[in-house]
Amino acid sequence: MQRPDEQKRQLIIDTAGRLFAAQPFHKVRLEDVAAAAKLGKGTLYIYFESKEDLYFTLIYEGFTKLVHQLRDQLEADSERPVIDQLVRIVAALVAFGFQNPHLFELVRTAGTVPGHTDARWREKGKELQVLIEQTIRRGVSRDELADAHPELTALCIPGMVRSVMLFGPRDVDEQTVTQQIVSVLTRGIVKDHREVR
Amino acid sequence: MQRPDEQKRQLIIDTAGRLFAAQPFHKVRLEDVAAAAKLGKGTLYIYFESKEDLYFTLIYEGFTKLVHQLRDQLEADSERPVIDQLVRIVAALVAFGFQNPHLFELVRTAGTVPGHTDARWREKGKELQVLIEQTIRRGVSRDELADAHPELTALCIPGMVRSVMLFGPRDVDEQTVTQQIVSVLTRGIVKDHREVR
Amino acid sequence: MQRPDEQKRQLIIDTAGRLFAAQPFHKVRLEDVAAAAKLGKGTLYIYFESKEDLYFTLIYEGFTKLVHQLRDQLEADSERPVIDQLVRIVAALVAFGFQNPHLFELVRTAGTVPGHTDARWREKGKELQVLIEQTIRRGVSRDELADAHPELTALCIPGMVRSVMLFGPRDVDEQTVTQQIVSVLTRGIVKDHREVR
Amino acid sequence: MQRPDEQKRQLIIDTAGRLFAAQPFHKVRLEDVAAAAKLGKGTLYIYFESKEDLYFTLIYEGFTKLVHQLRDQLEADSERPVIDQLVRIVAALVAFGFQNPHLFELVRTAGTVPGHTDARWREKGKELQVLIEQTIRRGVSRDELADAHPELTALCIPGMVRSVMLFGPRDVDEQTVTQQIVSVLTRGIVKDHREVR
DNA sequence: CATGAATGAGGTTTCATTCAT
DNA sequence: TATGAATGAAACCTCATTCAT
Repeated sequence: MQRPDEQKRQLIIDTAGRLFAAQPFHKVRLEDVAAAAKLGKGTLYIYFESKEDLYFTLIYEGFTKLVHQLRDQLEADSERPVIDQLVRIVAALVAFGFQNPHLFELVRTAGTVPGHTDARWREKGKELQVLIEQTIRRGVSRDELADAHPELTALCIPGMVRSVMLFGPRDVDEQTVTQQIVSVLTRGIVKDHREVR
Repeated sequence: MQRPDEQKRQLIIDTAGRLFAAQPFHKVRLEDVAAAAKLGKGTLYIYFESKEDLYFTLIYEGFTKLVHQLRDQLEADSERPVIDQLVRIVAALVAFGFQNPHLFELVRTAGTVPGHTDARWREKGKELQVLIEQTIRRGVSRDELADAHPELTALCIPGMVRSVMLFGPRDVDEQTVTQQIVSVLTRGIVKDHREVR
Repeated sequence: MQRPDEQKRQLIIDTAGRLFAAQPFHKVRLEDVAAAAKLGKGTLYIYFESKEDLYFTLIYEGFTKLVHQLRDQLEADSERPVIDQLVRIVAALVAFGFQNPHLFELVRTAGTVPGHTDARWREKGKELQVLIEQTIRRGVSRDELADAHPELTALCIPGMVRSVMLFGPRDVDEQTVTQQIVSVLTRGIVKDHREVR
Repeated sequence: MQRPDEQKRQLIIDTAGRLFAAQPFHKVRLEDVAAAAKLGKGTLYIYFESKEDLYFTLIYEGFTKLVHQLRDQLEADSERPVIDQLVRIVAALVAFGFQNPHLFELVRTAGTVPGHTDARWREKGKELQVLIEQTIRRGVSRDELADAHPELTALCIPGMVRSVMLFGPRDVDEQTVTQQIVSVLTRGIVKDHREVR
């Protein structure tokens, strides 16, 4: 209760995350965030410069965590077949979505944040994309994958996860989602590939 | 639909669409919309009940147009191979994205709309999903496709389109995007399918 | 009640002037100004950019009026003895003080006003000073006055008026004040001038 | 007067004086005062009851010092010609202004101070006025001066000093200012006094 | 005594909405 | 129908003050 407290910072971020996910930005009142965190309104401003800064940080740090998790896993699996790595990626994205259901809501809602001006956060998104893209390229060079546009596929993957997380049935389980996306991603949905043009 | 001046109504919707796509909801001031449309602020209230109503209508009508386009095409193609229909779907989604770049930004930004309360527009989203899902199921029953969870795949498709549209390189062309997504969707990216578990 | 109204602008300025004179800047709430002018809070922001803008404008326009009044009178009197012109100056300053008792309170309270940034308003003060200074110099060149530092005397005159206005007895009349200041200014208070070193 | 640490108290007063002179009351944050004095915010509250108390004390003590200085000098000079005493007064005021450039800014900026309610400090201002007034009256009764309204002249003198201090050229020296004001005060600026009505 | 994190009342400002013209 | 001046509720944010350490 005396030194600026990392724990309190997290408390604010988590609380805000919950509220921002439930309502759009402009409907969330900082007063409510403070109340939900059982803190004074002013306290928020000790840890964050503004409502937008809080919002931005929230998303940014969530994203950073995701990218880190992913990178760690990929490094651990670097020797295994690329397909296994793809499974890992999808599984990680899905797991992250299940653990941080808010973040998928928030991502891309953002807008211009004066201070850190968008840049840093787009950058983080790029990192994720590149991570996936490189994995695919590695697969291609190892002759395990065939992909004419890995940079586009790299975008498709989180897109699929996001859609399913946000709009999918409430009761799907993590495994089903992962398997289905991996399935589409790896072999597609056409039954007999000779028929594909 | 028979408003005093249908043309003016469209002008407002288009103008608002541009502004809402460029900035998050709470940063767009009705005053700016009015100015950009060269209308008086009050005029907006002749055509729309409130800011949220304008916003909602904007997305809703955009979505409706998309679903209509799609439905028409699918009906026309109903006799052709399902794979062709999938191509159509993806192409239509991508084309729509290129024509209404705003709408993909907007979808899901919304949140609770007091008046007509989300319902109508979620409903429209559902329609799209169902349209795709049924196409897939038809493919499965015709033995052209194999898909354990068509309802999830139906979500994945717009998800892929959205991601590529929003985050993809500025200069990709419509055809490349369509082909790539179709490619992933149909055959996946694994080279030798015998290796897939 | 429909076009931005010069009359309403004046109403706001006058009302604000009354309140700002009665209390220091930070104790005057815009809400009170609005209420006193029987206007909505927001209306103030149609006519002024901010509280400080209102405050600044208030002083600036008051000062401008003073300088104009003075300039006009001096031009009309340009042929008369300079001493008469000095009387005019003092009389005008005193009259202004009696008519706008607030302004003397306000002048110099200001501070940095972001928009018009002080500059314009210091400039106006300078104009007043120069006006007086030139009158004195004219008197010197006509051999009517003797003054080693007209630029300092030019500052002394408003200084005297201000002090008397602000701290003098509540019941002094305009004429007495004017005469006394003119008297000090012209002949000083030493009885027998041969005794002055 | 016997505070825990008289030195620290002075440090606060001096620091605050600097800041309050540079900006209007409401723009000076106690946080800044504390930082500038290299003290904790809380410490200020050990020595002063409130922001207004600090502000008030600042002006009050400054003024008290001035009045004391003046009174001492006048007592020492009581036998000398009144004109010399006037010179002393002006010189003391000017010297004070050069030493405490802030205070002239502050005087009259104040406003209502809830606690000790203005009274004590207006009182101090009155003391100064009376001190000067009595000197003039003494001069009149000794037949050295002629002044119809010593109480007004007593106000004029600090008024002149203030104006010149605040608005005069940055590079005037103490002596020039003193001489000029004394000059105006004693013999006025009219060259040939027979022309004065 | 000294500190600075915490607080929350209260101020400025914004902006959706109204309504007289 | 069209307008945009007027409104005032409501939100963000500040900062004097408190108090646990």
